[in-house]
Amino acid sequence: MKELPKVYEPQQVEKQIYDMWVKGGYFHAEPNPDKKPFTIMMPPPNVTGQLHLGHAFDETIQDILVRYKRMQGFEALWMPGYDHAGIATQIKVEEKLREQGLTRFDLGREKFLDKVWDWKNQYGNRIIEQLKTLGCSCDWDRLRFTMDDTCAKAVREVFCNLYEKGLIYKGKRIINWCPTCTTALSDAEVEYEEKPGNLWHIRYPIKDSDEYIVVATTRPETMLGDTGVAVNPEDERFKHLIGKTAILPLVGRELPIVADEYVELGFGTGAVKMTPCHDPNDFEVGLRHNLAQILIFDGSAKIINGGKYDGLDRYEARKAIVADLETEGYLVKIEQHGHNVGTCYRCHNDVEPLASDQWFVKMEPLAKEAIRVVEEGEVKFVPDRFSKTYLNWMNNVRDWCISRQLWWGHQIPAWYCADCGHTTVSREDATVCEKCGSAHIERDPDVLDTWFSSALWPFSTLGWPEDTKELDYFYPTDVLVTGYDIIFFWVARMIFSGCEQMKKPPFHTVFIHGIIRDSQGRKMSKSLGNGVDPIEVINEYGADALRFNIITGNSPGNDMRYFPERCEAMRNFANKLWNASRFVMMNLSIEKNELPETLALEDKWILSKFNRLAKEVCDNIDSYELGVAASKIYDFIWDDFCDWYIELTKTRLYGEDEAAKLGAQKVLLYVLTELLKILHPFMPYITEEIFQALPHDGQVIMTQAYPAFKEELNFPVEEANMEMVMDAIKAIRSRRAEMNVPPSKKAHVIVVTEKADTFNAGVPFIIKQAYASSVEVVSEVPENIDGMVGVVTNECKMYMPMAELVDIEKEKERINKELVKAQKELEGQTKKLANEKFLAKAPEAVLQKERERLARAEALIANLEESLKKLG
RNA sequence: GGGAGCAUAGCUCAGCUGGGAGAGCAUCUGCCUUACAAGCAGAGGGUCACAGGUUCGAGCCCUGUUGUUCCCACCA
Repeated sequence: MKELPKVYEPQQVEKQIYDMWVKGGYFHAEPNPDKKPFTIMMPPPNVTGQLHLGHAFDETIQDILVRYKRMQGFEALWMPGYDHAGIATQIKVEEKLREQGLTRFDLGREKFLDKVWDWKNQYGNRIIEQLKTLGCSCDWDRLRFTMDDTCAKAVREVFCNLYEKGLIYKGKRIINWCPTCTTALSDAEVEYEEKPGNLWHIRYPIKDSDEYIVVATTRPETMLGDTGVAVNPEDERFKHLIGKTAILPLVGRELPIVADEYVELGFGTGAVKMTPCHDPNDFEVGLRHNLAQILIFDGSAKIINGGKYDGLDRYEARKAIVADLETEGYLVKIEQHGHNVGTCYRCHNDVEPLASDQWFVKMEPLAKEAIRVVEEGEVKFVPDRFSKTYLNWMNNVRDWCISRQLWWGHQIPAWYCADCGHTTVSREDATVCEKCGSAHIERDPDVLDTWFSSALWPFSTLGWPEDTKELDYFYPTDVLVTGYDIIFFWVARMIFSGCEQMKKPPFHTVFIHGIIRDSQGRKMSKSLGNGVDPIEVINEYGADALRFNIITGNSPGNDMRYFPERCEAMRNFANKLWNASRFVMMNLSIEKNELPETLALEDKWILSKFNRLAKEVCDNIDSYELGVAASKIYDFIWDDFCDWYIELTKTRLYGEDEAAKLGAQKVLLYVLTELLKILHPFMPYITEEIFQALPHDGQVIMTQAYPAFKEELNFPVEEANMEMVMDAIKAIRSRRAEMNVPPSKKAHVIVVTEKADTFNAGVPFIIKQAYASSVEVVSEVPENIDGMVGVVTNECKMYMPMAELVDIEKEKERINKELVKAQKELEGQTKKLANEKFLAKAPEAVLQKERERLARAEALIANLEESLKKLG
């Protein structure tokens, strides 16, 4: 047994403990027919990312679940990995190039990709190392990357598979274009922000007439792409104009005036300019009425096909066009009008809707099964309300734009034939056109949406499309843990991908958590500079304290605020456990962890209480109430074990009875060890460190059996008896504190009770914990108790000769106050028990309780009145 | 426009299927009691947002109101 320092210093132990675990191979999982599998796929963090508190939260939850299941005897696999994060990573490398005055085009695709791989190799390990400091028990032997060969093969297989089924197609649609990242985005990648704006009313003259029609727009610059004007067919104001032609101001283009239901009566001017290439609705209307398509933005949102405005960026163009409209008298009025603007979720610049040729996944057939598995409970969301979020999205999902105009990512396996125009989609790199055999083919330069590869994560990491033993054993996985912010990006896509490719959903439970905000409730962000670096927190307080901080005090699915002070409290808790362990070790003369043959009252009390704790904690974890489980363990260790049980054992440990001394040691060691085990998933480091210092079986705590309810350690009677004595002790302490009696001033205590046996067994505790000089247990109130201080609990009355310390007036006041309270209680109980409906309908157990309360109140009142009488 | 969350002690939050309002921090009082002052013992502090309803009984269930946060859709 090694000597433990007085204060727990996590910095000294965490690294060594982690290395020991890794060296021992305890994180590794293998298909094992003798065990049931339990699998969690880690949401792969961005390869160039750094650990933030959100990760810490997410990973801590997963680590708790995995460690718990591992201790329960499951073959527990926590599959780690990282994501190539197409846009994010490419932007970073491009930024670096820009510092050298270069763009990716200067290097060319191949050299640029070399640079990105260099970057990945340089920074990819950083977040992995950070995950390790947090204590994550991932199977690092299986570390995967969304761009590695296995994943690439899976991506290729799925793409071809869906293409062959007609579920992937290429087509011209309005997509979201980020002019800064110069790529298409999916709908999910657009974040809408409410921004102030205007509604410009513009007069469009009618050809060969003095009339004009006024349109309203929030984007006047898009008029350069107008190819029509639409009105509602029922709108009396414009019926006579349908079929006529309007003239586009500044440009002079002729615009057919068409009737379409899409135009809402009563909004704006009732007439809408149609810009088919830059608005999804206009695009649809344009198709219905054969309107021309004129693209007016290039990839950087600079004007093209716009005559004299060519080359201006979209904001400059707006100013110029509004000014010109004004000058030429076309501007009728400007109205203030706030509206939602779509922004890129990566760079937060405004996205530009524009018509473009892109690859899409046809969602409707895939969504059908993905909806069914959730509706029928094959996949459950925790908390359940998120299944509504999911279903709502899935029911309205539109086709998924999966092509990105980037270089970093999985390049689309499609080759275009220059001779016959055929598209060859192939699992192997194509060299000739599959239709005409021409070698004049060129590969699509675009790559796939990063989330396309993440969607396959639950099976691609296990070796799919190969038929591996891992896939067979670990798929489907069990629980997916993630924040509500990526349900659409990732969870939804994993579910339909798993259903489609594997014919089984990828997991049975999706455990959704909230996000961690700063102490003022704001989102943590780089721009606010309010982020908290978990590594710094770990360095200061230890990983265990950080883990405990973020796992307690929040409920599933809800956001939480981060307070550094709470880390301090949790560090104090770790230190408390540390010192309790030191105490146990200092008093230990045994080398084997076993319970003694005879158990004392207090032993049975703590064992019985622990037994219930074990049951409750397992129940809580099984229902994903990790915070509740953690705080129950916290309370038990601090209150029951440290503040009570350890104190209670001191009478035996410091006594003369060798057998009793040994008994106390054994129970202390046993309970402490069980507490370490039950706490281990939450605070892995300190529990392992202490476990190693204690006499123990097995190599490490992390593979010990998790505590469970044991019938033979269930002692409800002794538990209740012990608590009677504890109540008595608490009552005396409270009275003494009120009278400001220092612990050094001991007093004789007379206990009047019908439970003499119980209280006799408790005498040593009353002496030590309630500062008694001696204790006398009797069944009748003695004659000469005048001038003594009385204390009442549910099971006994106690008297102490300390009347000289009492301020009579203050005491009267106190008793009167208590009397009022008791009488109120009595009144309430009497009324309750006189209620016939209550008597008829409430369950017997409740009635019993209420009757006891009534009796107690009566007894208390009698006592208080008696005391009051004595005071005169 | 649709949907969801939240509203409980000074602060931040728990409170699981309805049965005597809890924790951490903060405050106050007393203790260096041989594991721990990062500690021990005690105390104060709440109309559980508001208004109705269901029930013998509501912080919890139902309806509505207010405030607040978020998600989705989107009207040019």
